[in-house]
Amino acid sequence: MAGLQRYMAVLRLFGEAQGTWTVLDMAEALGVPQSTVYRTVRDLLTAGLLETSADALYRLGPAFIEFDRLTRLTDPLMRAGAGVLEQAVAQAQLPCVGLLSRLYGDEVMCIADRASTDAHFRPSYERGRPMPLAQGATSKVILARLPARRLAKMLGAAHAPLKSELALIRRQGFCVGRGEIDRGLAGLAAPIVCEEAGLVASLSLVVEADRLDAFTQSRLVLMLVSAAAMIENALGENAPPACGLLLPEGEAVSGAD
Amino acid sequence: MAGLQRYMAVLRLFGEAQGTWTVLDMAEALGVPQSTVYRTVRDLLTAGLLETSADALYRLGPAFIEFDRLTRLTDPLMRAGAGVLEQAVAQAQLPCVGLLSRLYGDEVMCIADRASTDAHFRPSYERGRPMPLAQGATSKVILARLPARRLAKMLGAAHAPLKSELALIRRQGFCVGRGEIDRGLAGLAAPIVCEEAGLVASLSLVVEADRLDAFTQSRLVLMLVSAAAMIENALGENAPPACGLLLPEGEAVSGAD
DNA sequence: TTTTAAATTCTCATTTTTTGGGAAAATTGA
DNA sequence: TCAATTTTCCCAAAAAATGAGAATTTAAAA
Repeated sequence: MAGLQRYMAVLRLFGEAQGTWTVLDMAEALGVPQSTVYRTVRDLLTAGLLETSADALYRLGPAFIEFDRLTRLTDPLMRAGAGVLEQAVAQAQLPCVGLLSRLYGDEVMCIADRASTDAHFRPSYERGRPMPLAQGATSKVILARLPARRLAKMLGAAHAPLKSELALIRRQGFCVGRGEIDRGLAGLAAPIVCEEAGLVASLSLVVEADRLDAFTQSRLVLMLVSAAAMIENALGENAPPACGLLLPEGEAVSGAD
Repeated sequence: MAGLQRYMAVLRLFGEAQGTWTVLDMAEALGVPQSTVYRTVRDLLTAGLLETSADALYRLGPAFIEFDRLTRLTDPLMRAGAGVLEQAVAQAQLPCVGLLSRLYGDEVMCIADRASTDAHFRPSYERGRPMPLAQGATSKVILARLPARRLAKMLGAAHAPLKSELALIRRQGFCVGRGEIDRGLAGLAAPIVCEEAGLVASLSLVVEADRLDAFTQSRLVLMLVSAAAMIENALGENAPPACGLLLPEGEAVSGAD
């Protein structure tokens, strides 16, 4: 192993399952001699990507927090969508968590989440957590807008059974799922697509399933679809959105009923 | 340049001043041939540390968001301090922003911030933004608890004039500053030190300066000092704090008046 | 579509790093 | 203080990065 891979292989060890590692354990896990790992770790330390913990343990370093902030300031989806996300949560008028998510390799990752003050639950989707492609409204609504070729490559065998469902979602322009990810919760999602930025993402709302009657559902879907359209516009203009009101006149709300 | 440095040099170009770069500009800025930069960028792309933007531009990638989340889950200061931070902001009973900050190389970085719902201002300190060492209560309270040797090395010539001020802060056990960072705002900070974790940090509160009368100041300082002590305890036990109440009986609040 | 320019990858001999095994040094704990 | 652990250092062989330009791909314009 060489170059960046060597460093990433070490960093990827530090996950939810195990947040701190000794050099010995890293060497064993990677099948690489200790002296090599020591050198690699030393480089990562000076870069701030790792830092020393107690007892010869190491953990992820503060450089990630610094770069994460720059990401927040830089990412066009975040810039275009943060304000709309906040408004969407406010206008939902019920306990909910709003999410802004996007493709990340072969998974979907939430890049911004916002809970209403009265939301006493937390969905599995949260900022920075990669999630499976084929489950939940948040992900499916993204899949449904992906070029067929790319989709086939990503899903492989799992593609066939989803095909007709995704076609429907694409035609509808939104997706609602109940308990697909978290039992007792429901997700509502609308796609955000920006050709020129090569970006396929989604705006979604997670609510308690038993609060989601037919009327509420159609109200929220309408709002989401129009909010997503606002983000798309803002992305096109490459500037933060005006977004005074969330349901402006004459939006093209394709199939949102 | 070789190894990690080569990659970090590229990543460090992406800052607040310029969030997107072409390969040509990177090559020029680094004084390295294009073909080399292309290779480096390609590696960073596959790692998710960079991603392509429109028009042959590149920007920081989503891997940072992913690792940032792991940091949130892993970092002992964050784990021990997040709950207390939230409570401190709630108990302040006035518009404020609470901060949890720590040393990061030769700077101080906020690693968690929390604004009260009625706070309509934002301090310069924010999660992930490195700040100067020698300005503001948040930083000074950290400096004051640093070993003299380390301090001298970090500050160099700037050390002498600060010396007596830092000695006072150390004796007091807290620090209050007005308008040192942001005009019209005031910062109150208490140190968090954990020898065994080799950690020097601070818990601070930013409020509007004109709301900070003598009585409010001493109330907030008392609360902060005691909250910081709770975090220290939690760090020692290496577990999330119990923290039912914020001003428990019999805390050793050295010099907090 | 064809043309043109720009962006990106590729090639390859040379130079520079990395590698890994073990010794040495530094640090830590008892 | 001593012993165990952690970390750095050393060095020759092996592997990888470098850079200049050519070749290819992609995107935009005519």
